[in-house]
Amino acid sequence: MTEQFALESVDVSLQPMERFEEYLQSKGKRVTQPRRVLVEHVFSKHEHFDADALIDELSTQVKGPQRVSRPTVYRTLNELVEAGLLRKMEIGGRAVYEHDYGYPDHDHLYCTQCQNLIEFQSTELVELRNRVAREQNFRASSHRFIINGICEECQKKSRRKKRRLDLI
Amino acid sequence: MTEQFALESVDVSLQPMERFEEYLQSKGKRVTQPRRVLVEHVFSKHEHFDADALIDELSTQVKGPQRVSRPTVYRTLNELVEAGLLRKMEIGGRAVYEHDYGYPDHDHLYCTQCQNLIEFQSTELVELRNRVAREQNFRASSHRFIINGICEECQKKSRRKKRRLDLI
DNA sequence: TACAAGATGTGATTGAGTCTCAATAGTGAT
DNA sequence: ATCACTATTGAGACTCAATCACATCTTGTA
Repeated sequence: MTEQFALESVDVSLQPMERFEEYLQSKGKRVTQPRRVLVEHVFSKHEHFDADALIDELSTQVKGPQRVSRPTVYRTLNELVEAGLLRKMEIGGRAVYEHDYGYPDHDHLYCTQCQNLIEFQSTELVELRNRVAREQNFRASSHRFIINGICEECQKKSRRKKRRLDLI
Repeated sequence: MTEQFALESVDVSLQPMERFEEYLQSKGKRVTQPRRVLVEHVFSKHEHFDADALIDELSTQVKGPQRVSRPTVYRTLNELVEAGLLRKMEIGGRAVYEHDYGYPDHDHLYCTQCQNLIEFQSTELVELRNRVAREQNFRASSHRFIINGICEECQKKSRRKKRRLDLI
């Protein structure tokens, strides 16, 4: 699952793992080898990913000290979400994760054809959200806005395909 | 799962089942007893529901001709979404359905405490969506906007609880 | 009314995610 | 550096939603 790097990243004083260590300490949890491996792996590239991909990369394919078991992958992902390092969203009934720490708030366009996620930012959306919440006396803590459709690439592809068919 | 009836319903010329029959015919599918039972049941009350509730009501608890098996519940729900009679959304990793036919487009506030869905409409949101899509040369077909937080009721409840605790 | 194709139900199966529990490994104190 | 305490891990069993396969039953049609 690739994506467009449309957004600037945000300056942060701590590396993700350092940030995670702070979180772990504040919760009386331990800094372990599997947690380190997973965090380094996840933050080594900026992509949307699902638990399954991680399990493949860290559990199925790997042997030795770099290996992380399936339950631990799930457990650690939850902790990372809890710690604010990752954001979790449900797309097509499947959990997808992305970097949250060191990355600005944003929403997504989801191409139902190639399944790519395109990011965008809109301050207007946040204002709209706050206004709606206020009107309903609702205390908003977060939101999820996903626009479904067909991305530019896939539109071009299907136009090309259509043209080829017209020639037959 | 209850909800607030904040929105007016839209006038439609056909009953849901009639509308579904049209769809079935257009696809060369058949109007069967289980499909009729399920549609009548689903449109007899205006609520958000999940497949599990339906299976309980139509498969687990019922015997005789009104019974609809689990696979058929799932199959028919998909057809109803396909036919535009129901809308499907994923909340907390679980599929939730609501009436689409005869009901205006809207979005939701989701209370993470009582898990109620509150509906609201915003033309502004639709404009925003179209604008974002246009900027990215994206052909938008639908969207999902969910604001997570705590509803008015639950805020009151936790204030009461907090006050009681203060007295101890 | 009979027949071919579509639909249904039973029971098995998949797949994501979680749980249990014995073994292991951080952590803070000595 | 070592110890004791306790959180964490991994293997494998398990749960739950959803789907599949297929023998049997229904529907629309000739």
